[in-house]
Amino acid sequence: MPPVLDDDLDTVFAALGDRTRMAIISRLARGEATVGELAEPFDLTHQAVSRHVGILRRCGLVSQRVDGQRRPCRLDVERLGELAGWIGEQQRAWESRLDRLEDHLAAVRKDRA
Amino acid sequence: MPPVLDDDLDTVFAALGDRTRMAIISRLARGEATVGELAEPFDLTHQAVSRHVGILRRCGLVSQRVDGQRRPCRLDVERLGELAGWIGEQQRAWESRLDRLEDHLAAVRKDRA
DNA sequence: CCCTTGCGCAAGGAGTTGGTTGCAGACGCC
DNA sequence: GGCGTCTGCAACCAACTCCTTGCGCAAGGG
Repeated sequence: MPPVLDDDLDTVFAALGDRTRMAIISRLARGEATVGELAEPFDLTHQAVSRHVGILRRCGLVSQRVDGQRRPCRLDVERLGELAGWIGEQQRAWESRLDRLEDHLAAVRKDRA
Repeated sequence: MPPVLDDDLDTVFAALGDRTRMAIISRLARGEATVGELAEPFDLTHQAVSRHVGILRRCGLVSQRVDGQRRPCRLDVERLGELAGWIGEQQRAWESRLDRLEDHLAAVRKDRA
């Protein structure tokens, strides 16, 4: 099962809509970590963290490689970039709307002159 | 009740973790719209959309002003910017990690010479 | 070969989400 | 004042989320 290639950005947003998973991502941004290492700072069972990692993996934010019995997790920054891209689009759309508004105001001022 | 000022970024991510709400945000990025206008493109009852707007309002992504019996919604881009900021932090942390790795490799190369 | 360690799957239960319908308040028009 | 429109709240229900416990399986160390 591929880690989902569609632009299911909503699943990525949903995955980050949880403090624990946000913290996991922050941790992984500082470097690879095994599931056990990820679980340590939390007051959660191992399996709960394993599940969170599964969710992050399924939405494409995290990948895992196999190293003996360990399964180090790695952040997929590209996926984060897609999120940032979507947000940027909205911001740009909003700003271009403001531009249009300014154009309009400029036109009005010119008209009045 | 203030629209929440904390950095509850997880609530913002959670709010965007829904296609309908992503679409609403996209719509609002193109300009103000009333709840009725927002509801139109969806195959949903009016109240369902009203609820989605409430969620977006509570997490600080959307604000509403009163215009007679209408309640035009406005995107709060600044809040979007906070999201983008968090994502950017993670990306930078990741990249600086790569930098450190490169430094390490450089040190190794130097050592070998 | 056994035992421990690291990890994931399955089942079950409390809580939350997202939908609906029904009702009520505020405004505009006649 | 009386009526239709725009909107939000309350109640209810199906579906999902997140946690836990229990089990299974593969890898390494004695």
